[in-house]
Amino acid sequence: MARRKRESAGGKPTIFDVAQRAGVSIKTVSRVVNHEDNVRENTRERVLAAIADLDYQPNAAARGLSSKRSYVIGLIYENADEFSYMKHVLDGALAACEAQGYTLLLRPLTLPNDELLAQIRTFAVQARVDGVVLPAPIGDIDGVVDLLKELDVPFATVTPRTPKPEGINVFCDDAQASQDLASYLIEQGHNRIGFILGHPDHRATEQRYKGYRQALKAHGIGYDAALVRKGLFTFESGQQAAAKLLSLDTPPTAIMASNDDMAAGVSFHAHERGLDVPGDLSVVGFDDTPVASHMWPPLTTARQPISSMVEAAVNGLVRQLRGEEANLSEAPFHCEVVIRRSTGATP
Amino acid sequence: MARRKRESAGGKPTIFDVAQRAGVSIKTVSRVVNHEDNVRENTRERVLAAIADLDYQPNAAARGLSSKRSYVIGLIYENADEFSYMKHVLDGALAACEAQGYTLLLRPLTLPNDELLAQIRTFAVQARVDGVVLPAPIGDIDGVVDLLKELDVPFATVTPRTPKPEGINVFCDDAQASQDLASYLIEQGHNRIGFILGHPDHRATEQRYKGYRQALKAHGIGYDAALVRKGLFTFESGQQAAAKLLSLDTPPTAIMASNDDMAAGVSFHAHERGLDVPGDLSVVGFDDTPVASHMWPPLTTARQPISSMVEAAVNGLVRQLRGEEANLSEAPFHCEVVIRRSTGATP
DNA sequence: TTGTAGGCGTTATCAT
DNA sequence: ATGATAACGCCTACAA
Repeated sequence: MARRKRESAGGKPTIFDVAQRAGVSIKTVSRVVNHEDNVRENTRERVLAAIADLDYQPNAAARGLSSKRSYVIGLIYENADEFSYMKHVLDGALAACEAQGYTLLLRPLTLPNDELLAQIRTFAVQARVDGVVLPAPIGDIDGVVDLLKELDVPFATVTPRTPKPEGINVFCDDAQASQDLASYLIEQGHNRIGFILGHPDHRATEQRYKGYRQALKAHGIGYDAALVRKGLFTFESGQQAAAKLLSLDTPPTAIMASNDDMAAGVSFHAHERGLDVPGDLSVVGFDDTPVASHMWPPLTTARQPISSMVEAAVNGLVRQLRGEEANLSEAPFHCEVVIRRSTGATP
Repeated sequence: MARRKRESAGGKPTIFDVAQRAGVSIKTVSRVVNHEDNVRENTRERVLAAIADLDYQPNAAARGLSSKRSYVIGLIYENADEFSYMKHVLDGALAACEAQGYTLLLRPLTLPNDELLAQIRTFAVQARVDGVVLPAPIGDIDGVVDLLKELDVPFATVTPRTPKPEGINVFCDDAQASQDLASYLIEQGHNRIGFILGHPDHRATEQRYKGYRQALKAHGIGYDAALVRKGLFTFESGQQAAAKLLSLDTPPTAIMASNDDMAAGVSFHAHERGLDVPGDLSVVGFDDTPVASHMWPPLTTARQPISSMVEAAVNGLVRQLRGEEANLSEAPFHCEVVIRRSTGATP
């Protein structure tokens, strides 16, 4: 006995209802819904009309069960207190997923974390994601990319390019922006510029440092290792580094921090010390997080197009999942320098 | 001809594999997996052992297709620039969903928004979510709750309790915390305390204002309408309100803002004006966002247990979906007051 | 270009 | 307490 074709039973319309209404088979409806070829334009329109009439929505569960794909993309991220970077990541990922018909599944992780790889393995396997996006610093961590390759889970990283890029990678010109910021300070007359490195596990840390060195070199300023301090991208590490730098016999007249949080720490420490910013000390950050524009004085910094980068990553991933060319531009995304009062601008 | 039982074919183990291994029928496995009754303890253990051996994970798509439930909970939120509140919401929602075996689906919305109800309707229907969580201010908006009731989509709100509570509602003692903050200022010797209201569409706005009024009353300080200004929870609105308040003939010696962003705006404006905080002006915020501890001087504020509240909301929702009693405590969650330097503390 | 048959892995129904 | 079997709605073959 033939399968019942689910006469309009009051529930949500199914592919059978659409097929019946359009006078075609369910396969044809399926073709239209999935943008497959081999459907006459005329037929396609009839089907689309039926879909619109019935307000038909494909059932994701049925589709997933049959196709063995989940239409879910996983987003693995570091769940740090400072979340403004992740907010932009989320915005970009959600926008791209929505546009592509995918669902985003979040997987926050705490760093540092000895069980990181095990957790990622569990997530990638149990959640049955079709692919995974790895924003910095997750994609920077040793073994993560290798693990996903081993598990055969497609992935896209958003982080400065590695020497031997694997899979889909989206990145921006951190180093250039950093060089621009340093050059700006030099042009303001500074020649003793402190630099606070970021967390060593973030690849951006090297890039931003590189830009600083390049600016010094381009302007013929000698490098002084005493002016470079380690940091961890946290407010507190910025405070501590500033304390060291400002205690030097010849303290710097400007400090570049590798991100805004540390720059806020620098500014905070300068205030505690009774110094005026920018009168006694210019301060520069990186990322243009909300604190940069809300602190006093507001912070000169650089803005990455994070949302766009993540969107590009998701789009590339989805194209790959569809068997198309990932087709990513090889050029880095561009960072924008934002000049504010912490370096003397008086808007 | 009987359906093939999917001999271990190399793919992921299915319920048939587990049944075979445990020597029971698939229905029994299903019972164990879903914590149903009518399974002998002995049998249950055999099944659990088989599940562990095979590392079996139920297929969500198949389960969803069959049960007509999606095991997805939607989170509808305002996608504002200031995201620290939402970060805690996310943390709580993800934790609860993970614990309950649900998936979280995000739906950011932009406010204000004329198409809000239409967007929510589309989301609730198309996404086939089993239930929806509405953190403030979404649950505060007229018609949202009514719409979900009309659509018959279970929901939980996280926002100050309404006079006639509907569905699941989780809230905290904003008003009490606000009163505590104001009392603290009064005890510090302030008797002209400016107050900046929050966005009128947030129910918390009333609560925080109420606490301010109560503190004045409790200390026998007369109410002066000139000391109360409207705000929108934004940094800029805080700046503007501060400008008005500090231009009064007899300006306040302390300003309470209904959130940290506005308080940051107040502090910022005070600096622009050459005033010392807290020397010339004490400043108080609400929410204990990251900026509160990173700005100079750090901000006295109050901290809501947002993650816990959202966790409770999701847990209540899931219990309702399971047909159990929502079983929510009727007591509000407690806010903690955090004293910092912006009101004269010198830690 | 279009259609038919057969599963995908689970839950639900109704026996036993 | 346990099991056989029919949906669930769609996609992937393979036909026509």
